[in-house]
Amino acid sequence: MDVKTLCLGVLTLGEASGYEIKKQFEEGPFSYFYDAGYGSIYPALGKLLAEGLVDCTETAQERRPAKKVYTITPAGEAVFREALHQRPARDRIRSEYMVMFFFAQLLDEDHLRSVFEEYLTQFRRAAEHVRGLDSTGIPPGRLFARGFGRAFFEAAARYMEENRHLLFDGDAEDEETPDNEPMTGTDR
Amino acid sequence: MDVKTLCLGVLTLGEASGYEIKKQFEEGPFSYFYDAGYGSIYPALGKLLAEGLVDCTETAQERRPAKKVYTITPAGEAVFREALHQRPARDRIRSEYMVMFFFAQLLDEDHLRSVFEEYLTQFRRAAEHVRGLDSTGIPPGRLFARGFGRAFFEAAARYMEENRHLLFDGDAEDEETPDNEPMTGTDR
DNA sequence: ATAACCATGTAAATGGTTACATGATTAG
DNA sequence: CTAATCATGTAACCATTTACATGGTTAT
Repeated sequence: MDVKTLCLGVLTLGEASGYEIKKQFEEGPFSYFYDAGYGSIYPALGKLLAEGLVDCTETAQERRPAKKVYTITPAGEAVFREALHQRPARDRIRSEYMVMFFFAQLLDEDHLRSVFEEYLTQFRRAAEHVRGLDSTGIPPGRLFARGFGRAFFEAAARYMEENRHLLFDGDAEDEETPDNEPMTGTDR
Repeated sequence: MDVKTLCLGVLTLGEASGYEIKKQFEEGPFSYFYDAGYGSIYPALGKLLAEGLVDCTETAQERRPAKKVYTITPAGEAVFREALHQRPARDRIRSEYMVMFFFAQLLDEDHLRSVFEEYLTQFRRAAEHVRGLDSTGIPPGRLFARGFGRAFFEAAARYMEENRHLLFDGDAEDEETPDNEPMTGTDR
């Protein structure tokens, strides 16, 4: 699924500018499972416009570039619906953080430690962010996706907290369960 | 982090052919956080060889293409170590499955159901696979990464089992907790 | 017999990132 | 006064995917 199709999806939720679409990918509801930058969004919108799958209303603004608000057309909706009915490709994950943990033995302890803390903080913040969201009036599919994100962020943060001893022998946290198997957080 | 660097990483674990490296990405320890196909692995190995970062021993085999076994050189190890000390890029996730759940309302129930079952089965199988692995003699970094994978697969499967009612109103599973907020599996 | 697995590789096409280019406004 | 945010876009570059090309072996 390319950025073009994803933009179409974002636009089914309501009109938006390229700038606003980017925000939905980086902070909004899509941030849990997709991302895209300006360099792919703007050209995608251009192509969608040329194909008649979106409309564009240019709002002139003083001392700013004209704001271009895009709306999906019925043709665009049909194309998006069709795309949704393809068989999904398998998930693609690329985590350089995990590569670093995997090869922990080759890293300076300082570097490992800062990478670890940064990653854990990311998950904590993301979990907290989702927890703070209001669920009223959100369609169930979106709630499901959001909850999945939350479950992942919480499981990740919890796993990291409980298994940091695998990477840092020094800090023997106050552990109730001094196992030698990594814990999963679900089987206690 | 490109496939070239990742191949170097795989080779720090021991010699391997392109074919074997691919398997490590799709079934082996790297499958939780990276993937790569032949089309990127073979050219990557070619470049690494040209740069002197790996050596290659060609073993002629009867009625088969010669098997090329690659070994990392000291220069290759140094390059990989340096790459590990860069700041990691943020995780990149692309899940078409989640896109489909997010837009569940636009899908045929049949399609949604088959996509859902397929995804859940993937997580169950992956979790079971990790559970079956032997941990003896595995360096802690790898155990940490493996455990993270397991925690994720289990949290994902659990979340899907407990929140399927959000996508399929009909099947009200035997729920002990008839909440209206999606559950995360950690807060009961 | 059929599918899956072993085994390597190339070329074209796709798609996305990064850097460049520009510049006002607002909040700290 | 500095950083962040608003706001759009292009072009060169890079990496990866997909399709093609080949063919024997092993398990069902």
